[in-house]
Amino acid sequence: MPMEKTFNAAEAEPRLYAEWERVGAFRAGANAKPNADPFCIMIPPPNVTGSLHMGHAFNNTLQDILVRWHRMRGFDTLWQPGQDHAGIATQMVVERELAKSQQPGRREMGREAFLDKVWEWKEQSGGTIINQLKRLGASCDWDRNAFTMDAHFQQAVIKVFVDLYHKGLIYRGKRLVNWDPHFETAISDLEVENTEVAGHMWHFKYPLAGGETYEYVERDAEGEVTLREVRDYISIATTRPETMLGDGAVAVHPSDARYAPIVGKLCEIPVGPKEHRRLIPIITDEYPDAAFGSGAVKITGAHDFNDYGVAKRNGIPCYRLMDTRATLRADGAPYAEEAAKAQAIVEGKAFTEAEIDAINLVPDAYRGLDRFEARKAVVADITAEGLAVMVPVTTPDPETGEPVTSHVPYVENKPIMQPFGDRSKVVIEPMLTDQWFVDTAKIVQPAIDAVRDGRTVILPEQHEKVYFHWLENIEPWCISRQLWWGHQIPVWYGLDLFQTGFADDEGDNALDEVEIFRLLNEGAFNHGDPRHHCAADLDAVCEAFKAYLAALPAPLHAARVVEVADQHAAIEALATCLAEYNLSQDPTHLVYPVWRDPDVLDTWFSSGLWPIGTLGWPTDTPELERYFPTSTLITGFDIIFFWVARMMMMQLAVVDQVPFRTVYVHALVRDEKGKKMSKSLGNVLDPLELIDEYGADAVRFTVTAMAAMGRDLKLSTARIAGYRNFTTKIWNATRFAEMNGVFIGPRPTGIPQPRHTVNRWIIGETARVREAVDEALAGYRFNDAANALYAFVWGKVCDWYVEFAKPLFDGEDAEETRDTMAWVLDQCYILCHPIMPFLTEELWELTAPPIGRAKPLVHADWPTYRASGLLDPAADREMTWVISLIEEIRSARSQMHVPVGLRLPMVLVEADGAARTAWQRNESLIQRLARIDSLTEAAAPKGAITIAAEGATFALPLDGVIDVAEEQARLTKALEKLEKDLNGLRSRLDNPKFVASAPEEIVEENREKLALGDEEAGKIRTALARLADMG
RNA sequence: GGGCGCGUAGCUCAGCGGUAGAGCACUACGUUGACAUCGUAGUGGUCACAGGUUCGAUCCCUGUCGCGCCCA
Repeated sequence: MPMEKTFNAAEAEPRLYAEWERVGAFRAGANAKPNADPFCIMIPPPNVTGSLHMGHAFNNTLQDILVRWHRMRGFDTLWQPGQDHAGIATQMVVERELAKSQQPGRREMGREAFLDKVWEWKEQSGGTIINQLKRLGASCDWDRNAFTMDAHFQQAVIKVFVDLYHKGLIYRGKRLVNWDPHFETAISDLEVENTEVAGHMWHFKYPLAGGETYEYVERDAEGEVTLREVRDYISIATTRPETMLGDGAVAVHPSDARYAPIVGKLCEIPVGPKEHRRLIPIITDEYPDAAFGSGAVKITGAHDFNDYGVAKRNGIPCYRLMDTRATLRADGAPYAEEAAKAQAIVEGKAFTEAEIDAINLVPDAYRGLDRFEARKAVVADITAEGLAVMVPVTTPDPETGEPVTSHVPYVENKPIMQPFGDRSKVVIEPMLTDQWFVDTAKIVQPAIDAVRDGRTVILPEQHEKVYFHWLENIEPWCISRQLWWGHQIPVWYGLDLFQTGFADDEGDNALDEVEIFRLLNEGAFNHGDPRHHCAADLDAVCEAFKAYLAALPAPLHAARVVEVADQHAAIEALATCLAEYNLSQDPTHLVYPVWRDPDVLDTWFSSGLWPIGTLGWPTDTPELERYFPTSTLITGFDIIFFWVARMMMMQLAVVDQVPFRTVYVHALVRDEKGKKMSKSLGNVLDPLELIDEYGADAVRFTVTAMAAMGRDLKLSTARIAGYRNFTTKIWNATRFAEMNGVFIGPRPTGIPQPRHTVNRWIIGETARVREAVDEALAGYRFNDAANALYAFVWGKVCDWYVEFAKPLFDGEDAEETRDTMAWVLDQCYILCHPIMPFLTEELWELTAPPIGRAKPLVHADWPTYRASGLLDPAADREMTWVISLIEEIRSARSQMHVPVGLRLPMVLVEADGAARTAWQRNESLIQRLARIDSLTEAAAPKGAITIAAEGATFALPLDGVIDVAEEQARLTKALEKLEKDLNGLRSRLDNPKFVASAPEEIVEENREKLALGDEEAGKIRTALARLADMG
């Protein structure tokens, strides 16, 4: 049955993929040669909520190319797939689903029920991206598909946390973190997008305490006084007036002479009830920029990263103003009491961090306000009180038109950088909270060293700089998230009974009523910070707590450790059992309640363990042994920090080995105008739609051909359509071969050894492209591989070889030509397969010899032949001559407007031996392709077009047809161009310095070019002279 | 402000010491034994600008001007 006219991708792709899966073609080690070297790629795990976008399509195409290429070459290959549980994103998706279906929300249903819902959702929808990757043709070992929340993976993550904790590399602390008020969780600074937005800078007066005054002097650059006045205030500029409520100080630069007189004094925060105005000190610090604003900066340590630094350096308290939703706090005592506590601190009273955090300095009137509402209120109140800095503004009177000067609050409109959550899109609030951190400074060095000394190579090289820069300035990594979906932190807390001064007064190993009463009624144990222990599970943690309990007075020392929900439940449980004990005096019911840290780990903490975790660590599995460290990681530059750097740090910290040998960082896929694809811009190309329309192979080939290292892809459907045409081209070349009986009958094994130049030539060209492809892929120059194949298949095989073969099928070389063509097409399928797996596999099967193929193409042996072995220089030279002669004739004919269909006689004017041989051996194909019907040897006839070939001159007699002027113009133009080149060559060769200093082969090459050019120029001049005679 | 990168044909981009290439687009012609998702031929470039190094610079160095991205 003859082949269809085009490849039906939509029909073939699912069928072929299913067959690959059926035979286990992608399994780890499939098609491996004995004792093969391993080759392993870890997929960058897509979010379980994810669906395939162009970035994935690009990223996974490149991975698949490397994997298929290695598998065909007989490596022991593993492409490890999997998904990431994506804490925030998944929780968001499921919460949205619940809301949509009118189900109770997360908080209503509680943690356990909610997590069940998440798992339910995961089972239903979590496989989306897997199927989409299959449509792309990704040859992952799906039997090994991993998930960061798999039981095994969870164990690995928890083990790493516990290990790092016990090594002192993880700690808990109250730190300023990026707080997402929408999700009510901390996020890492990498999850914050800083965007410039229109903002305002307000200027307010902070009155000096006790009405004190000073002389404020401003000078210009020359030191001349420009302003001198007596002030009773210090002027402060701020973009966030609502944070004034939490100010702990005003800071000026130590060198700022303007404020030197008042450093060390107190000033008043000009907001809040007048009778309870707080006083804060004026301090010096290097942070304020004297040239910016007024030069004086208010310090709100709990709500600004720079201020936090100043506060820490100077012992300034950090007052938290907001709750988890970034509304102004409504907890605590009335403002008057709280302000008094803060005042006591200024006056030197010692407070603990927890006590400071408990102070709510939000004036009663502002409590519960949204932060942006609070800002308005603060500004309005200060302005009303006359403490805004005023500036004169002159405007024309609306009636008289006379200029009128009035004073208005000084508010600058200026762009400010504002942090937004990359998922929630709400303004991120720096917030002082208790979080867990990885002490990255302690584990960063091995990750830096590994890249410095080349154990891991990052390509393209420029990304190494980015990597080093980030690691060398590493910040502690906040790994706790106030979410439910994820790996819950393996830390349990228990009440610290000692801290309260609890004791067995009589030392009688029994709690008497007085002692229990103290615990219960004074609730003393409620005040201290809880104790905590870290361990893989509750049993292990109980052991740790038992050591603590042992030191407690009897009978509490033997209390049973039980797990409760939280601190509140713990207090209640302890109270209950003590009360019961008081009645029963039965110590066996005494319990020591502990509760687990409710937070989960940053998703990147778990994906940081992806390489070892998916291979079975901590169990010493054969896979871990075999495939780790992995070979290559292919990823986008946007997650070098998020993921690559963290995998490097964590693998080195946990197993002391680099996770991969090479990191290939690819660029971004943009739209055809170079814009980032985004839903809001509506310029997103959906890879699945593109696959539907053009086929997966076309999409894959397109992104591969555009994958120049370090350069973004500007993708357009026109480009994809172009490469879809390329798939059709291969298809039709095969169809041609099929129609000419190429695939009928037995085929010789091995590389054909034909006699005819054409066949010998194409084999040499095939060897060339095989080397080019291997070299390109080895260097991660995917675009070079794709372009080499495109040029070979279309430009060599289809444009020339197929055309040359046509006459040969009728002659004595028909059989070897069929054999050669079958072999050449096989090589096309094999070499193109990593990039275009579907089309090539289909053709591989369609063109199978009668006895069938030994293996499917996905496992076909990748060739190793070399140009040095297969290329016949004589054939190569000859075919180059033939091709350029045909092109010359075609070009001349076309320019002379010779009708395409007209067959012309040709005259051989002169020729050397090589040219004569070349002609004789290829006469039929030249005649056919150049539309020549005969060749006679004669002097150049009058009125003929001249064709100059290497070593020969031909003429096409066109008496009467040719336009002399046009032919003159054609030849003159050719001569001019040639002369320009020749002049360049001559002047270079005439330069003694060139001959002396340029490499020998370059000089020789130039001489040859000059000689050849001179010969051709001579022929053209002769032809022009003849034309002149005619005129 | 700091860092990284990019300015090459109308467009998208390769090339990165030996005097410029591809694809698309465009123009003309064309159904020749596979392919109109095609064929043949052609038009089109001071390789951003200015200096420098070199026998020779699109390529290396310095500066200028534009444009991106990342980090403050």
